[in-house]
Amino acid sequence: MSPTVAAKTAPSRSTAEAQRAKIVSRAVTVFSRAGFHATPVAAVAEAAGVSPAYVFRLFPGKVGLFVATVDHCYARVCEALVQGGETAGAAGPAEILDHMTGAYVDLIRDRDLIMLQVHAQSACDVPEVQDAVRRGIANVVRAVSRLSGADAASVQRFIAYGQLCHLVVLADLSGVNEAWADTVSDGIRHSDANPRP
Amino acid sequence: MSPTVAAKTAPSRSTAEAQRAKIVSRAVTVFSRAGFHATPVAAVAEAAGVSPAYVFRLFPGKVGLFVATVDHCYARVCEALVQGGETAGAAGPAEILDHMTGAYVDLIRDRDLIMLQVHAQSACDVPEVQDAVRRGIANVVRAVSRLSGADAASVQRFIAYGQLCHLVVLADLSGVNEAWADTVSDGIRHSDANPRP
DNA sequence: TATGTTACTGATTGGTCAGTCACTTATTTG
DNA sequence: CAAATAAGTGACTGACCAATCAGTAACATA
Repeated sequence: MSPTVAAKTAPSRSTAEAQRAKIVSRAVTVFSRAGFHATPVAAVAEAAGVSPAYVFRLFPGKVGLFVATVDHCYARVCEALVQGGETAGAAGPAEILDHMTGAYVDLIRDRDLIMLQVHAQSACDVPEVQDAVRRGIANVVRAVSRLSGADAASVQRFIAYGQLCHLVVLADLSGVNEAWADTVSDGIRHSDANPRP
Repeated sequence: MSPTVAAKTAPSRSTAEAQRAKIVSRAVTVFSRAGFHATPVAAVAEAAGVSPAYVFRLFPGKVGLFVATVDHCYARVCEALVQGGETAGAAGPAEILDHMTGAYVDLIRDRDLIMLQVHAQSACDVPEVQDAVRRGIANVVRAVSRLSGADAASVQRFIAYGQLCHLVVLADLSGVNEAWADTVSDGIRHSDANPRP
């Protein structure tokens, strides 16, 4: 099962599963730049250090690759939220939600996960992508609801606040020094400790 | 004004301007389906009843067309919000904001304006599009702030709620009959009185 | 009637990209 | 070793699409 413990030989050659994981991981970053339709599969392949042909061998078409990427993205988001919620200890729903909100804002430091979610929503005209978005949101809502114990209205506000973060990041409002931009992005620190390669 | 009755009409509005307006109006619908990158200019041209070549003559490239479309979209959104705010009469900020929220939710009936905003955000890697989004949000925030007189935090919540509407529409959550979907889309009635052509 | 201007299009071009296929190379197994 | 299986790629193709250009048709003005 695990290639690391192959009874005797360390895998000098990577397994397909490991490559799939690496490609998906890189794909988060690559797709997050320009989204599904504007990103060629070749760009993902290059970032992962494999040939475009091999990406098509490992994934069922570009849509399949993107769906796997979106799934991975939401999984990482859920993970971050759960961790954030745990730092609240045994507190009330409001406090736990606050901690989760803080954890989500921290995610902005690495813009990729945020931007990819918007690109995924924008590509919802592709049925498989819509399914992936629904899956992802469902997991987030369920995790947040269960771990915080907050009521539906509070969870809805939490999600809305997350969507607001998306706008702030995509339009890069932290780079706008005007009153309206402050109104929109207040409390959403860009941290700006973001390496700009 | 109208080309049918030439008469003399000194500053007779050029037909090109009228065509531009018609194209932009149709473009809102066409671009709202699959977004900027996945929509060929020819699709917009066909919807407007002109040749693709003429669209390129009237607009400075595909990006220019899309920017004009996004501007038009935000203008219509602003208009709807102002009208919604006016129905509140001389009420307090909270009531005016509520009326505006209602007006925005009503916009969902015609999914185009909502979806186009998400597509525009997703295309923010194109600088001109990012500018258009910033312009649009700025106008919305300023209009809402001024007409409602609400404090910044309330306006921010209003914007966040709008972003939540985008998610509900794009992922078509009103078509999902599960608890998490109710949590997210509570209060955001799809009306479902939406003609499906 | 001649001349200019504006609206509008067909045909084309150069480029990009999703997806395929034949092929090479490495590893495992009998 | 031989056969089978898995990893991985270069080269190609067919389709699509943004943008251009050379031109036509209608109308205006003198």
